[in-house]
Amino acid sequence: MVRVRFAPSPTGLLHVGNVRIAILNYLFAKKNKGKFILRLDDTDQERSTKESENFILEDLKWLGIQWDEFYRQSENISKYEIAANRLKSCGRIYPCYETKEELSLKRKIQSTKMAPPIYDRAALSLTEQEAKKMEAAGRKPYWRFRLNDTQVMEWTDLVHGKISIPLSSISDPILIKPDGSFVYTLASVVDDIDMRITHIIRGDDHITNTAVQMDIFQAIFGKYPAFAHVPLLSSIDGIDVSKRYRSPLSIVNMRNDGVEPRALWCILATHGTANNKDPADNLETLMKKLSFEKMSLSSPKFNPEEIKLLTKKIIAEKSFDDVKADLEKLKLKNISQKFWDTIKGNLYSIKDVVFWEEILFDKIDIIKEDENFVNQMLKTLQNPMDFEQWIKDLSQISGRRGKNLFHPIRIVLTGLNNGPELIKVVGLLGYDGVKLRIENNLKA
RNA sequence: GUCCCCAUCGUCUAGAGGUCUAGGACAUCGCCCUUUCACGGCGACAACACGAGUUCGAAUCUCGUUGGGGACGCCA
Repeated sequence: MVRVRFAPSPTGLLHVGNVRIAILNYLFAKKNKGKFILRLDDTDQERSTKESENFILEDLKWLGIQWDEFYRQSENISKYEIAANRLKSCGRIYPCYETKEELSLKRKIQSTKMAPPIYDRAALSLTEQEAKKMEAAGRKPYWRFRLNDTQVMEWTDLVHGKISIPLSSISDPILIKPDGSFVYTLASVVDDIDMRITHIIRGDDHITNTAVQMDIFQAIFGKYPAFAHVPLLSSIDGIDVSKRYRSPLSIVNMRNDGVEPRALWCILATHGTANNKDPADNLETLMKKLSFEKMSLSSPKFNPEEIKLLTKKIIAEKSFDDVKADLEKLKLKNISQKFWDTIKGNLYSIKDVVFWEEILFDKIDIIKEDENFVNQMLKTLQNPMDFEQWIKDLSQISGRRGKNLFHPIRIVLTGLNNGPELIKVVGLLGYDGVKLRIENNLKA
């Protein structure tokens, strides 16, 4: 049974990068008829916030990602204690006393010496007396995992294929902080074992972590799950894809901007693959298309404009019934089937409805048109009006055809260069509306 | 600096030694359709980072260079 987890830390907002990983995990679980587990990695009590947690849950619900199981790391601390004790008893973790300043100094020296920036394990050779002295001086120990530094960690990554990293090139990771709290590196492994995770699907930025965590997996469990490291989205035009706060690419932002969740699914599930981004794709087709093996290995540049474009296409396909509920939320007065059918092809976001409601029912920016022509518009106007007839008459009297004929009408009636089909616009404005706008244009 | 990963049109990519005058999709531009916006149809533009090697033959294999991304936290 496939079991995967999405494990965000509630220290900021979800963004396209995060959510892409969530979607990939979800799709993989569904494809294999497995379980999708949501786990909030909130071991860092100082940074984790309830507010951020709420945003994450709402974002996932908005996307339609349903989790089969839910956990918080802050509720699993007793399990980490058991694991830590086991590691202590077999000597795989050891106490250290260096301060952050001392460590950063060591790193600086190593850097100038061109030596690898690795903890020198000085604490390992501390005598019991020296350790006691430290503690007497008020220093509290924190604990490092002793990596098996003779080993070269090797695994067959679902995306990359063979990856190998010598553990000798990595620092012994700190697992327990001086206050006794546990660091993600340990907590995550313990939970993944406890939750019987079969596949860890995460970003490329975790590759080094994986080497470390595999060693920890081995130490406490004897085996480890399969890994898929997905190349990170890279930015285009200097927009930081993974900025945690106030990112223009945060999901909260997109929700508020009226982005279609399905646009996000189509793009994020297929970006970095040979699959085309098709607005018609649903969960089923995306599931079928998913293949880690076929995923490209270089980090794809991500262009947020694509979201807008796909959103537009998806909205244009929607029926009035599909959007009724969304439209009601916007609290507009003039919502009707006719109105929707008129404007639906011109929306980049469902919120653009507000704009078109104003244009079609309220007021426009008047752009002065050729007075002679506008007078002809008024003269040929009949009540009750017949659009086709009106255009015919107007064409005859003015000698205009095609764009020359329609564009000025569009300008007079909407104040815009483009928009919905004019026959529909006129249908909504009615005789009085059309007449009023023509007169206003003459007055201006 | 140390370690890891990567390199084909503007963007996402196909391509596993000859079928590549390098294919598709999005974007852009043009034409057609519609006496208008859009949709749709057709078409155009546009790429193998560089240098050596291996080979009869290299986008494809090897090495190097350059360039990009990531990791190196008492974050996750």
